Amino acid sequence: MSTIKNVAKEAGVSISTVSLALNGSKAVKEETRRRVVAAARKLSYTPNPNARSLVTKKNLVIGVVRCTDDISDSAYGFDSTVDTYLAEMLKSIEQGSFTAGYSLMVDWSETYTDKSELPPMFQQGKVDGVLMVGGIINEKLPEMIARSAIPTVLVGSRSAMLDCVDTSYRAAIRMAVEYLVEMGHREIAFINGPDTSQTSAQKLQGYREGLQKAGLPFNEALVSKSNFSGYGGYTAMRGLVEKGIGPKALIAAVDCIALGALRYLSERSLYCPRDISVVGFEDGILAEYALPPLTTVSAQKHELGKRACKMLLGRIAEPDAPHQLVLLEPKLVVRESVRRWE
Amino acid sequence: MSTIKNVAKEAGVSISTVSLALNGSKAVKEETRRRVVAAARKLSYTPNPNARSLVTKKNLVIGVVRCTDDISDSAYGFDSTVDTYLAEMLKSIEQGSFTAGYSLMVDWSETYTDKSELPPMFQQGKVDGVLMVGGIINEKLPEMIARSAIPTVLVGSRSAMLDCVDTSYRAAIRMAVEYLVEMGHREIAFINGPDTSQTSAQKLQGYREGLQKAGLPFNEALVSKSNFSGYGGYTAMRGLVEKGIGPKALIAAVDCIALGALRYLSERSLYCPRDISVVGFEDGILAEYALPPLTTVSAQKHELGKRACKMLLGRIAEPDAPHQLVLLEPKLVVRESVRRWE
DNA sequence: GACTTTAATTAAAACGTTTTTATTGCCAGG
DNA sequence: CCTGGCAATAAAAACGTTTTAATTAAAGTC
Repeated sequence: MSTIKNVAKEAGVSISTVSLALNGSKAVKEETRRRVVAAARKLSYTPNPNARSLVTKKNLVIGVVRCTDDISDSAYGFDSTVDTYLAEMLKSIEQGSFTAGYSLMVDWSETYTDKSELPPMFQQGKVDGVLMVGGIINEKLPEMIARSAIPTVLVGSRSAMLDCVDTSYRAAIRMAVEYLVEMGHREIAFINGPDTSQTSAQKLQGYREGLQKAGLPFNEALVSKSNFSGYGGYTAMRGLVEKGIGPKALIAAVDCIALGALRYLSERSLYCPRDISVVGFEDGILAEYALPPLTTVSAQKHELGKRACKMLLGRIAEPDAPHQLVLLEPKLVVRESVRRWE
Repeated sequence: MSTIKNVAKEAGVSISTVSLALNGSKAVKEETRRRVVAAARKLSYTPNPNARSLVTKKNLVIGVVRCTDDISDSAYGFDSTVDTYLAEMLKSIEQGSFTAGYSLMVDWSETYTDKSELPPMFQQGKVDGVLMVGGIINEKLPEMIARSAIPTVLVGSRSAMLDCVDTSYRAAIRMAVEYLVEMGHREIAFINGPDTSQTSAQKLQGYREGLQKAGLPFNEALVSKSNFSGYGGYTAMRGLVEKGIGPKALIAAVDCIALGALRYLSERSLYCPRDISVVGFEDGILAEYALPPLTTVSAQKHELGKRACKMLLGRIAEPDAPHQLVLLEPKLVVRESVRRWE
């Protein structure tokens, strides 16, 4: 690896001049800059990022850490918590950070199950800020993060102590209800997420609001809950039909739950959309590839990632600005899993 | 941020002693070590990774860069190249690197479309090695990588100049044929990937071998090709039936192609497995959540990631060892998309 | 008791940058 | 012919570690 010293020698100037020239200081004569650039290119010189960071105190790296509500790994096969959530968001995050000159460091492992500590990302000092994506499990986490003074934005969950970008879960489920009502449905079941998730209460509220707005009664028996997996949806649906409920319309807190429910129904020879209409939430790859393609409310992951990135960059630049909460309006994506009901 | 100097003062020793103590040198007395550790903890000291890396010349970071064969982003909705491939592998990669004390830096962006240069990851000097996952598009890339002298392993493609970990595509498709034959099928269509992918030729060979072994003729008309997307599978299938081919069994080069094909068939009221049996390849989330659950040959992504990680760590430790190619045996995962044919 | 070993600690150099301050040479103004 | 001022460059300090070499203190050895 060639260093700045080599370049200096090659160009016949001092190392300070090299640094100045390469970093675009206008104090260096145009002609010497050209010489320096030529020398640098000839030696294929890249500044050592560690040395640079050491003095500038900037890493030009942002961290992404994933936290999920439940980490089910029991081998049902159909039980694997679908982590396309982060995967799909990552691209837009990366886009944003890349164009700002930042690299991405990711911690997807959830290996830091020791909840009393901050995730390693916060401690290693390798990143200038972190994007925390997913449901916050640990109550005390936001406070710990805030105290750590590391610029952080929460994506997909909320806390008053930090910057947050999130979708409105309430609006999402309300929209699902409205759509089904509009399509003529009057009996709408709802499989919610687990109580442990921040989102579930909001979704339930959205469900109620939707019903209310349509003048429909809230029927406790129509709502069930599940963890965020296909298997969860499968058993929840089973629970529903075993209770004697055979709804013609279903809303699922998340796409994979919807798919699990459909799986159970298909085993009883009930098919979508012939026998049941379903709308999910999230709009990931699963909804797109499902058969029938799943009508769902989009969590706007792409936008979420984009905004989060921008927000984090903003906070890094201005560490003391007041915290913000950005709530994205979800969007209905009509595909083929809902049919008009007469 | 507290530095080693602060710790030294707090513990009443020199900074060298602090460093030695914290890094477990046996030259320091047990009692002083305890004092140092206590001081470090009190000040919640974490060594500055940049300073450290500057002298040790180790970043303790490995990079993951994703390269895909085609980057179709036209908005068919069903066309988005499904990148669960990396997503699913990433977890095991991370597991491996984390336990070895390495962090992960990822470049998923494919923003470096300038093929004449190495991806930024190689140039920035922030990583100790890189995992290159996916199909290599650029012929000259392996050579450039080799010349860069940055420890690298190719995951999911092959080159004689580098370490590689891959699945045997040939064996995979052969297994698919064998399984279908075993289930009584004699007319087996095959939708292959695009010619631009290294894998396609191997898969085709596997297909031929399977047929041959079963004493079945190779019928050109039964094979089609597609890019790696649902939409690709959809149109390929359409092409097949428009040619008058109505196969009872289908092998797809990749799961999302299979799903696309099924989508087309369902539009013609042909259902799986009633009217057609299909087996895919890859075994990702899509296969698991499909309806019916897709019988597929697993690319062993988890194992792939694990081995790749281990291999890279090995190469970092021993840069001059001879290159290796590890070929993983794929595994048939029987679900519900194939039925016995009489 | 002088001398060598050994154990524990410290001093100092090095890593490769950026950045602030100092130096040089040159030119204009008086 | 000096003197300020300016433009361009260079010197030097600083960033926070690790690591090698040097120092000191204690303990053996004969």
